[in-house]
Amino acid sequence: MTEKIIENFKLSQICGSGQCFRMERIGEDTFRVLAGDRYLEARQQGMRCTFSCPEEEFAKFWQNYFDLEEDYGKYIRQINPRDGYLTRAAAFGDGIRILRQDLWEMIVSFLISQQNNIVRIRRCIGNICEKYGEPRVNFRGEPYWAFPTPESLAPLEEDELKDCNLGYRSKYVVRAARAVVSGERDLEQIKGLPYRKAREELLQFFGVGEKVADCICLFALHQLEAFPVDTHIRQALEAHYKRGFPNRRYRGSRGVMQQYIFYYELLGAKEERIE
DNA sequence: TATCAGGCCCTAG
DNA sequence: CTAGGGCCTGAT
Repeated sequence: MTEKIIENFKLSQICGSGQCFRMERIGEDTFRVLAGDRYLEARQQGMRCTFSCPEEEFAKFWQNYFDLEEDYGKYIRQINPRDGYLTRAAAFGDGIRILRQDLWEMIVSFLISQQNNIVRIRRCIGNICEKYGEPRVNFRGEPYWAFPTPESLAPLEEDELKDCNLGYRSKYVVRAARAVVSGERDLEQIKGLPYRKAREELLQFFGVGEKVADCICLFALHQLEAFPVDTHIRQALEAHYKRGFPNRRYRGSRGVMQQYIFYYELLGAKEERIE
């Protein structure tokens, strides 16, 4: 176990951003993050964040996972200063990063996310991890569970994940697992595709529509051109971009802007309306 | 009791 | 191609 200090990084901003459903606040200023089969704890003090994780795992995994090498200032500086809304949203969400998460984990997570709320999504994912994921032990000696592999879910009945509270999404997840295990869909190949092609491939999964495909492109494949439009984003676009979002200007970084808008709508804009 | 939530699928017109 | 019903479950 080692401690690693990261300056100018706010985990709390990412925790509420809806990218990762296995990150949670466990104390006043402490967080737990699960990714794949890994476990991290972190303490946030102002703009300084201290990671606790096994030695070497930081450089080998978490640094990339949180996209720490990237300077997000370049995205913020791209923003049109006359666009007051986006400027405010980005200021509010300053510190957000687009995580580089596992492809299989994102496919399952966003299949589960549809027509669903965050609290229940987290519970569903916790359930399938506990039931079908490998048991592990963290550096404190406490148990946790890895994310279930396609192989572990493929043998299930289509309805079996209803026991984990997935509801009608159960068959989406089971069929996705089968498609991967059978070789019908190739995750490694998808990782190498450009945005449009990857999106097309993902749409072939039963239960993956455009919104879910774009979430997967953004949060697993780091395709920053992906711009997931859900009901929140749609409302924000209608309210602030009646002539359409300036796609031209933000080509190649629309996903980052999407996250600023999403997070601002979820947590920031409300506070403003109260004033 | 009815509605709908961070959709998607399928069928009818 | 577009509209609309159905789908699990839980919160309001």
